[in-house]
Amino acid sequence: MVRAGVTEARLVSAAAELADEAGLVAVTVSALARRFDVRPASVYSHITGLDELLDQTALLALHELADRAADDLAGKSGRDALFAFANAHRDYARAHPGRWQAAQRRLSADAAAASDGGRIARFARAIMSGYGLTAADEVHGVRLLGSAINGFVAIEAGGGFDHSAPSAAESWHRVLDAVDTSLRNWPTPTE
Amino acid sequence: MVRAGVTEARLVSAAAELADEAGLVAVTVSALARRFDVRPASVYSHITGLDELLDQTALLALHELADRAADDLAGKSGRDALFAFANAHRDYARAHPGRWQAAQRRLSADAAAASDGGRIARFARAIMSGYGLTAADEVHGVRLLGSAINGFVAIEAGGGFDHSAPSAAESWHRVLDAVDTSLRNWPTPTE
DNA sequence: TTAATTACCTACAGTCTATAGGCAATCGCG
DNA sequence: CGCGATTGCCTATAGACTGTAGGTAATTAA
Repeated sequence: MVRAGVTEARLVSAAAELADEAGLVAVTVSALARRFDVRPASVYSHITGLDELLDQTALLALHELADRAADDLAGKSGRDALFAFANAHRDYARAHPGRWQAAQRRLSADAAAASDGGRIARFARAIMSGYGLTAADEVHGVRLLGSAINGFVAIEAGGGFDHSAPSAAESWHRVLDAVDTSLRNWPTPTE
Repeated sequence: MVRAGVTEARLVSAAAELADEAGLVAVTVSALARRFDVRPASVYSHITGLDELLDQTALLALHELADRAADDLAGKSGRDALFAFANAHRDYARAHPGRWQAAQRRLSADAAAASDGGRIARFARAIMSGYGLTAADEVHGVRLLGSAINGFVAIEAGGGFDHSAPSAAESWHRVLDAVDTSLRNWPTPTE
């Protein structure tokens, strides 16, 4: 009997591939078992359950995304950094839609703490420092940027821009310009 | 034998309630059958399948959301309209998380055309006209607003703001201020 | 080389979607 | 009012999924 060589790491990586190919919903224990030519029950020797495996896939995605953002941000600040950071996100989501979906999972508090989400948040914070916001306003700026990126990418992935001109790519650029504008003219709170 | 009185409309409305109570994933044919005290197979006499039922639920949500936005927008323009429109979305998502989730479903082209999504888009467009953007820029403004709203609401719903100060409510206000600022200082395209 | 561990197995229980075919309650027509 | 057509719900069944229990064979370590 030749062993299939299933490990948790290989399962997570297969889950990520499968998610990118066929969507997160296609990632099932059964599908992974088929991919490794093994019975579903055998998969449970390596993971505690599907949920935990998907959490691991989310962590993988956040790690890869943080790495790419770090690369793209190197040596940049201000508007350049803003665009690089945002593009790293959109590019990753387009190249790895299933991983991106996984990264949207609501993680437990400790899973979130152990993830690279904090690293990504620090990048965003560093970008804000180039705009001269107060420390208190930086977090709002981070949230504006995060909302714009996540919202745009989600709508684009959902085909929301498909049936109206102009192209999503063009709007993406203009949306980032708008975010840059608001950061450079950061409004004081209204009452 | 007393009849349970299952109809498609009642199923859709039960699906919406169930989604709000327990999440969209909890909406199953079996769960609905239990709620109507009927066998799962009987549900299929009224719907073609789960997918179509969830699509109907999405249409319901979009319709309700458009109605609320219309109410809240009445008589407003400019910044007031922007805030009313955005708040209508966030309030609806918070009050009806399952319906909101359903509304994020990728709809078929004709389902999308038959939905109230177009009505909502026209509201957004009307708001832009208060900012004096060119017709070509209005669509980018609509997409900025849509991205910010959807992104913020998604992150908030996913608990992304839970473990850092300040409150999501405060940032929401500041994010909308920022969007308003960028619309009032709408940047011309870079290169 | 044998004992412990690990990788995978079969078998099973319980959940879900969906279809086929049947009986009975109700509706509509003469 | 009565009878046929329709419709509402049924049982039975198939196939996919998650997850558990308990067993056997392959590998590793003493």
